[in-house]
Amino acid sequence: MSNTTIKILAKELNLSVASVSKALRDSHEISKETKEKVLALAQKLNYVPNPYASSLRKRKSKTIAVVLPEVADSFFSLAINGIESVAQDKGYHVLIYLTHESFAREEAILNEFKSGRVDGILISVSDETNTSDHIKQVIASGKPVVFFDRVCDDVEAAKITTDDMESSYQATHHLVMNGCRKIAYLYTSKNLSINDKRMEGYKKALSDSGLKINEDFIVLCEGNTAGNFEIIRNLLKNKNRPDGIIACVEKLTTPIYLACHDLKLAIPDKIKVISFTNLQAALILSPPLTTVTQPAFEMGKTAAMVLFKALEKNNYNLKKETIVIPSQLTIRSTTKKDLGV
Amino acid sequence: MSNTTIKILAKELNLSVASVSKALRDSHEISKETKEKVLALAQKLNYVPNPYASSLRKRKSKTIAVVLPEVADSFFSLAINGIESVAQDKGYHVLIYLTHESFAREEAILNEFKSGRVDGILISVSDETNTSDHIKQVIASGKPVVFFDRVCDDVEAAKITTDDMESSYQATHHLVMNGCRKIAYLYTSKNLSINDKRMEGYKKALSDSGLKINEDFIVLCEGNTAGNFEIIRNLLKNKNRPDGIIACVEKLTTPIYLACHDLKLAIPDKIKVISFTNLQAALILSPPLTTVTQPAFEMGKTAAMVLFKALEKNNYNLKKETIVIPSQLTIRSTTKKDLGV
DNA sequence: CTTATCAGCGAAAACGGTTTCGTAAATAAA
DNA sequence: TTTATTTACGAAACCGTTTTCGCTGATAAG
Repeated sequence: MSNTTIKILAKELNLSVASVSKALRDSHEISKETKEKVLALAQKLNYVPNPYASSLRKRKSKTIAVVLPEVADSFFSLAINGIESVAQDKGYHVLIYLTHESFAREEAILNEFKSGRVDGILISVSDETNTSDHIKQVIASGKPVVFFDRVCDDVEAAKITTDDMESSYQATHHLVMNGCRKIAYLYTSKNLSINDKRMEGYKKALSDSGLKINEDFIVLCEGNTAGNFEIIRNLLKNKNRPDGIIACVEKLTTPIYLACHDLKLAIPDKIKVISFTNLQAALILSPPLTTVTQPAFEMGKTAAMVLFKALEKNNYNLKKETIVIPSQLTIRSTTKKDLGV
Repeated sequence: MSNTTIKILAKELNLSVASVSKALRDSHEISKETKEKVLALAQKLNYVPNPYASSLRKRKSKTIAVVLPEVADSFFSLAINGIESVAQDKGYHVLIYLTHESFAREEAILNEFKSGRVDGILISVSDETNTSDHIKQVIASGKPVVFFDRVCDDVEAAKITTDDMESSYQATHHLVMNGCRKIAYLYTSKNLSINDKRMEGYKKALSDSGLKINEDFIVLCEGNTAGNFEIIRNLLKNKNRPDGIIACVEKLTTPIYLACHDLKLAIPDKIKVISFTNLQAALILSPPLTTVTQPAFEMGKTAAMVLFKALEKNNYNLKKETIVIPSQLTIRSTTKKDLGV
């Protein structure tokens, strides 16, 4: 119950609150002896400064916000670890907000940030987000914003992404090199720029290989595994089915495996699979999954570091910084070349 | 940049700050017309109240803390979703802190909570935690604390757990029923009560089945997958190797599969495996993994709900509440009974 | 010896809300 | 008409800290 305040310390020591405050902040205006006395009593009474009083006065909250679609995905789990590690290092606190892929929520959350609650924002936008006024407003209110992974192209702010286009190109190319001619591309959102880029890489790789793009093989999936299972199953039970699949979202992996198993389509003999995922379990799947893994932890970490650069210096024009951290294609059994074609 | 304050609204409307404040909070002391005027201007100037000023005066932060070991695990990812969903519902903000399994960090983090930064705490303790003074002090300072999953037995507070003992008993029993006689138990921490309970269930199931407990089969693993691979490999390459494994932590799954594969030990023919995990990918592993899945989302959600019950009423003695949400044993191929023994 | 400098501290004004209490006018009760 | 009550608002204290500025006494410089 004992909420020790500076006032209490001051009274106890026959000092003014001003002096106590300065002593605690190790000001040169205070003599060594008084500082020691103050520190000792603070220790003894277990004094913990009220952060909100301090924030109010200093107009700094020592807090950042992380707004994410969800933490279901292993990408965001790892990203949070990266972010938190540097925040804790810098003595900052991190507020977490989930949009659940809803633009309305994202808007409401961002609107709050115009107050002084946070000093800066790390955001990966929802897949419903196709306008960005809410973000621009926050930036206009003076808060630095750093995008990571899912960005808004039309907002001028720091952006930490991975090489979505290139890695998708490589993945597609890898399938082509291993014999695929009819490659399907599975995705879950029309809005995300990240998706545009991956699809662009996919299409470009096909074109560069002289393969034509079949729009029937570009299929939009949805939220739940059961529904996706049906969608994928329908795609694969077709006579003219694809001989390769690229899943650009982690959660599509399970329904793909299930659908192939259900249809008795052997991976990789009948169909080859690549998934964008950070699941460690990829290498113990049956068969082990060829993956494009994003540098999730690194992305979170550098996003946070860029944000802190903006927070620590008053040099706000650092904000146009754009960092691309490459993803990695890890080749395993699901894309193994057929020996006897 | 425009940080609209109540003072600005007041001046603009020729009202006192008191009246504006009351109007915004829809006080009965203010006439309908003035309220409308105030609301309109607030809207127009995009007024967002400063939360810290409000927190300072009201001595409420509308913020809770969630302190976790890590979010690497899918359990905690799901739990965060559960927590955040109810917090957002109640209009609360959630600060997230990771201890990285370090007691020192946990202590430092908890110590901060004696200030008014948060109104309540949700915690799953680090595996180094074997004293609980830091938690008791926070409770003594008047903040409600709710444990979830990993609890401190000697602290009087609300606790949301799963039936670790029973589910472990069932898992072990399931292995016994399917023919295992030499069952190994793999764990990663000596301290956690959650682990004691799981081990207790394991031992009890063995005893009840008339099997003797072999201490060599109770093996302590560590943090990284590579090291665990070696440990498990050593266990399994033994002449007198186990014919069943229970992994009480998700991250042990991968090294188990790898070690078995490396030693060409067929699962489930040569060795059967059960893992405590929430990985959705369990059903597409090779072979599909029998799991004990914890109700992660539910646990997070009810932990938050219990906390809010304490926050909303002044009835603090609700705090001795203990809720156990059962885990689920999902039987898949890794424990399939041998047909021809 | 006089004046500038400096070390060490305190008074008080912020920061932006909330809340208590008082008060004037309007209305209702007597 | 007088008194009581209600309505609608304002003044000011307050939450706990930070920060500016001023003050005193001591020391250094001239």
